[in-house]
Amino acid sequence: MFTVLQEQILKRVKLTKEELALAKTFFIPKKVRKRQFILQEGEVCKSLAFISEGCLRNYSVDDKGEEHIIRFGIEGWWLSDMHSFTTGSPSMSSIDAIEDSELLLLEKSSYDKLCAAIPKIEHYFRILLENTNSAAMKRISDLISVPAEERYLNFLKTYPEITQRVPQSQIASFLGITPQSLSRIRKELSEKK
Amino acid sequence: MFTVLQEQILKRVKLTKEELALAKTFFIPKKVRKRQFILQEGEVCKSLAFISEGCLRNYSVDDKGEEHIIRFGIEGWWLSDMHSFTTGSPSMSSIDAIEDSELLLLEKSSYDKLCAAIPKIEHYFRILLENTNSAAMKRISDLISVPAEERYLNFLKTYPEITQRVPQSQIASFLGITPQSLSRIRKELSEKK
DNA sequence: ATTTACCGTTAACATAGGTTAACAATTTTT
DNA sequence: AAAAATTGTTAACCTATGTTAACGGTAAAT
Repeated sequence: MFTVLQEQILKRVKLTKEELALAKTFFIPKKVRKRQFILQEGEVCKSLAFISEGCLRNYSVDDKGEEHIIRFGIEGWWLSDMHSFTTGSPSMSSIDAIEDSELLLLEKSSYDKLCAAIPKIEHYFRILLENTNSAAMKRISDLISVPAEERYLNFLKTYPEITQRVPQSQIASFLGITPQSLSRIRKELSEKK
Repeated sequence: MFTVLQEQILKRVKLTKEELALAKTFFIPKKVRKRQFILQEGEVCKSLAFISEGCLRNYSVDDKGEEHIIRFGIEGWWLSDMHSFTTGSPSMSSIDAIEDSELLLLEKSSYDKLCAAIPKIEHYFRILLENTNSAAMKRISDLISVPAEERYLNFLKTYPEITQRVPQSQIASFLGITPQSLSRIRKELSEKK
């Protein structure tokens, strides 16, 4: 249950057995079924979700009822509505499971206590946030400067595994286009080969 | 020179006078003129830049030579190419000054040492990165789900000060549209009043 | 003072992607 | 096993934004 989490943490910081044992006590395991919510829009996001197994999505719903995928998450990744989580304000987005999943939840107070109790964990999260930040800036850069076809190709290259596990319509949404447009792009790409 | 930095840090963590004095020694002051580079594409980003005074921009240049503004930065903000900074790889973007500016540069080795030397500084950066992350996710959400006109209105509301200090063409680029499109949007908005 | 560069707007035309609707295959539910 | 839902594709038509070019006002440089 903690194998993946332990691997991820030890990738970035060296913890003693005692620190690892202590860290694990801050997490709450949770299994969710496909389509089950972890967070619903309007609720306060109380936990960071670490994904031991499965696949989640973070999305918003616009005025017309359209869903817009902000992030996917697979094994080894963390997902939350960071704004709601850090400020305690109602969340503007939702999180649910694309597959049956096993999560380790870290509530805000536990998160803060864990970082205070083990400085290397604070370090781990700083490094993690730096990386998440880099990826976000790269995504923003792509969204403002490259056409949908190229964004799709970048997605295939960067996240081949997610491509296999997630419906095309969800990928289209993540890319900021409609499923029909993605279909059109895929057709054009296959004709170019 | 350190006033703004000190304010920003003390907003998030309580440091003793000794810790503050020590922290300051890690920074390198630098003045830059309008249009002067802080980082050029292809170089390794060696420092985080804290903006004491002035305005910077982080941008990429596409195959056609078009500039795409990824981020602006004004007083109290940090700017870098985070991917290059953390990995030591050549940067995919550039940073230069939109106005004459005064910066405090924190080199990677100093950054790591400072965080190690003063745990509250590591805490400060974790919190800062959480906030930067939230803003990035909000921006991504907007880019994939709302039309340019609404993105512009959100920009005006969120960054009124930047609006006053930066040319319309730069704002258009930040929004992922052309200057002509922004002009068209502005005209339509003024006709709606 | 004059010239050059920058900034912002505007219009005509083009295009990437959106919308709508229909269809077929596959998967899920009953 | 059958029905319902999901997934993905396709086509005709529409729209938000891109492209190109021109123009005028202001600021900066000479």
